[in-house]
Amino acid sequence: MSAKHNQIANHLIADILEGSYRVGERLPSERDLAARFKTNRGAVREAMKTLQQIGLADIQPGGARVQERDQASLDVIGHILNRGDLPDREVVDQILVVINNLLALAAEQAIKVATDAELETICQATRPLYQQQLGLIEHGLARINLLRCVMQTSKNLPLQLISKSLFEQFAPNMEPLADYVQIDYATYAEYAKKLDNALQARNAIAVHETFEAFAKLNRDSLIKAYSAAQQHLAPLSANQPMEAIS
Amino acid sequence: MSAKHNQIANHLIADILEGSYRVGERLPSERDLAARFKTNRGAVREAMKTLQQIGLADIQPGGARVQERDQASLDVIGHILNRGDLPDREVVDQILVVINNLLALAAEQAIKVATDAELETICQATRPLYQQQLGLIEHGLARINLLRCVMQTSKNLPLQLISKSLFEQFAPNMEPLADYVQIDYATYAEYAKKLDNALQARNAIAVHETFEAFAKLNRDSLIKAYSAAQQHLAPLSANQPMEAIS
DNA sequence: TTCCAAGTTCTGGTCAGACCAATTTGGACA
DNA sequence: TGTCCAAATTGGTCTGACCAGAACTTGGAA
Repeated sequence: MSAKHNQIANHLIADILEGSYRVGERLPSERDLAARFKTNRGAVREAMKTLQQIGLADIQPGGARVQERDQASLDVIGHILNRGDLPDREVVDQILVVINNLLALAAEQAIKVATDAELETICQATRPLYQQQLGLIEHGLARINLLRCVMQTSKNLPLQLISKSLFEQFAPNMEPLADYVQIDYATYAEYAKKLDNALQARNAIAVHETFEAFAKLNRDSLIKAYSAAQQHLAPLSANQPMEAIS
Repeated sequence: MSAKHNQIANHLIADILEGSYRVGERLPSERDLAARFKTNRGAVREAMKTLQQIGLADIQPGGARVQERDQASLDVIGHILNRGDLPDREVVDQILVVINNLLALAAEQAIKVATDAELETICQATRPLYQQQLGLIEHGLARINLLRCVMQTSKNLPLQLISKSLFEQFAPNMEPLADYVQIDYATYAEYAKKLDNALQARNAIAVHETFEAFAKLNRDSLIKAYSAAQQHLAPLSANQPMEAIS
């Protein structure tokens, strides 16, 4: 499906994150990799450039070396989450902490700088969450839309870019958990209404508290989803003890 | 100095940020650009890949198109700050808001998860700021070291990556302002001591307040620096009314 | 035996030219 | 006027070659 250089890049990224290469160790040369993957050097070269962009490899004349994970770019997150049957729970927790914090900050900024009309667009985004009966998917979309509105209204470019990057790497990798997520619609509705009121009153403290409450809700939901998913996957992994070999 | 494809990329990035190309508009073809910059297509191609990575261009078979700035990657920030004599003040302000918020979050996390020994390493990083007489440069390094320590001790990978990326784009572009920055060493020392105590007591609220105070200090310092810099640059721009033409 | 310097090999960086597949474009046709 | 098809254009891929600098090997000097 995807281009050859992407396959190579993903393979190498997986290898590095797996620990197949020690930090600081030299990766095989582009010519070696080209032979190993039975392709031309150009494709390997493009793959290596991807690795460098992600920050997992430091390419220099003389050889490419593996870099520390915490020296990488924010773009590694997606690849880290992508490993294994379920995304790494600890990293997911950390992302939730960060996203929630950024969201609260964005709301704080929005209250500070937005016009009444702009604030109203956020409030409108809260309404579906407590005025309508939403399905699982619609509820998710409404939440995402609320997030998007808050970020946009904050008018803080770095904040927008960080949230976008983080979210775009986060969301698709939560797919394996989606089937196990139970949403507490009632509590969500309650908080959404509180948020609506707090925003209209430009009450920064109340808004902040509401986002804290949302965060706790999401966190609990996630914990339950992990438990459910792990129970379902445990017997499966007994029938399929080995990963796909090819 | 830098490679040819980097020159091309920087040129194109500057053009796009300058507004020479409208959003959605098609960029010249790789072959056109190659002819225009008097180089081969490979170099242009690498440059275009950089643009795509930064998120300023959407490259597809049929043509590359300019993307919205807020659809870009976090890596645009550095390029945005790089334009003009002084970095864009509004964006700098926004970055300070975000960095300070992330720093406070990191400290909060550190208090929550770190061992006493780990917390102590942060405290040690605060000491030079109030126990020693530091020069301008040493003071800056000490502040950076404190930031690094807090981030590391938070043990939150996304948080570390975001801060690193943001800071690495931010710091070098503040260079033009460096000569105009006045540091209030006494107040810094006072806050640093408070931070030290608050950390040792694991008093999250006090820590948060201290970081707020630091933020205010940095913000004031920056405002003054901008004023001073603009006064110095104003007469210069009268002698050099036009930007470099070539 | 140790250490350093010169030479060789290997590495990534760059370049040129060609072909392919998808898109875009423009004109012919209904 | 609208539709459709073919030609031109675009990015994507591949090949093969050469270069400058890094890394390694080897030999000799201390």
